[in-house]
Amino acid sequence: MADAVINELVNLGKITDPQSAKGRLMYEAAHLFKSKGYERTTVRELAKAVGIQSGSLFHHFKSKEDILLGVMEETIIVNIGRMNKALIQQPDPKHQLLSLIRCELDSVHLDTGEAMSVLVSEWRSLNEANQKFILKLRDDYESLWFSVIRQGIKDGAIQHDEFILRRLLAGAISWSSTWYRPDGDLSLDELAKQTLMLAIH
Amino acid sequence: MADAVINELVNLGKITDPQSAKGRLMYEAAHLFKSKGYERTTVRELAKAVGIQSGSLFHHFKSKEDILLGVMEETIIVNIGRMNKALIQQPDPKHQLLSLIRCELDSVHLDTGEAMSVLVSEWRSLNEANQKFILKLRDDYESLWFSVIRQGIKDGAIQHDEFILRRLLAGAISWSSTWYRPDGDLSLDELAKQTLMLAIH
DNA sequence: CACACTACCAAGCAAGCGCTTGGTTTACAA
DNA sequence: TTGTAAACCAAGCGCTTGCTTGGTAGTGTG
Repeated sequence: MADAVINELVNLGKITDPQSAKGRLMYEAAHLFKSKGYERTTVRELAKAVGIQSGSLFHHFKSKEDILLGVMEETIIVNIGRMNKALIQQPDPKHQLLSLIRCELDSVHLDTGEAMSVLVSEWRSLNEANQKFILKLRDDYESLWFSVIRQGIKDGAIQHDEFILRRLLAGAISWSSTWYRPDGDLSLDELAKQTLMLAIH
Repeated sequence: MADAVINELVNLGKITDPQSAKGRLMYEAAHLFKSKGYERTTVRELAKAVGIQSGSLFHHFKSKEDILLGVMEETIIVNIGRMNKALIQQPDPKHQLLSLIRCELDSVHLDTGEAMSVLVSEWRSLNEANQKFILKLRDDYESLWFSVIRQGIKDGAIQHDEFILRRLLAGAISWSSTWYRPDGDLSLDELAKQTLMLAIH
């Protein structure tokens, strides 16, 4: 099985089956939105990538923005699931932080996780109501980070303000989508380690 | 005088006078590109912000992309000038790094520097030739960072790999455009200090 | 005064955009 | 076998986009 977390969430009905037509559409959308941006991706292009007519997209989604919204929503849900799983397996705060960093790096660089950098960069393309909706989901996501960082501060391992540190780390990690090459010399493990060094020396 | 570096560069003919019609146009463009993105900004909107007809824009620039290119080019030139000035005034590597961080933060958040976050986020909207042109300018900019970071490593104040550290810092700083509010409780000085703490404890 | 030049306007073109419509195919259950 | 719903196609509508065109007002120069 490719990904236990995804399978579980599909079975719970929380996300779309990646094997389904709609799921594959969202996968292609995430890929295109990441590589050339939401605005520059046309519905005709996306339809061609999926192998259908452009009009047929609107059988699955009521608008182009709705596709973006779906991609973002499911990405966050998957990532919350992955992070929760990683935290349970690792009790030490320092290693927990490393796990979160690694999870977020994965979500930016691996498989369907291309959607994560879409989430991060295509924010403004959503209307106000949709921004609020995604923001609510993001709060759940961020609270996982804060709980770990707070513990690090309590232990004396972290000297930063918790909010500022999280935001600086979020920037450092998401920005890696612009320069990191998975086929290069630098492994994601090594990058995660160096990123952890920003917070804990 | 508003900014000695800008005045000097204008006199050297390296950048457009911000007071001129073309200069004001670029200022408005930077503002709009930052707040709503390059693709979502229309020439009609930009023209309205400047107070002229949309067609008149093309008297000053041969295309919309040319406006973006101009904004990016001049932003880098101004920033190189500012960073050079700051480095000369400050011999200690640790304080030099703080100065560079502060310069980049300024360029992301202050005055015409809104263009910096455009530079960072609207990258993909340039065609290949223009991307190469801007990349060349960025190399000059980045080499200033590397010279300071290398000195920090030599002194033992920095443990990171120089390239990775610079990229992590670049992400942390540029990302601040998405969350930092100049009118909030956190000062840019304090943010610069906390950002420096990522590299040097 | 004539000339040239810059800065702009008013109008609109061609292309591309998101999206709609009406109809057809396919899958499966009753 | 018939009914129903999902998945998709073919065509194109209405609108917005970046940009062009032909002309004009204002300013300085010889």
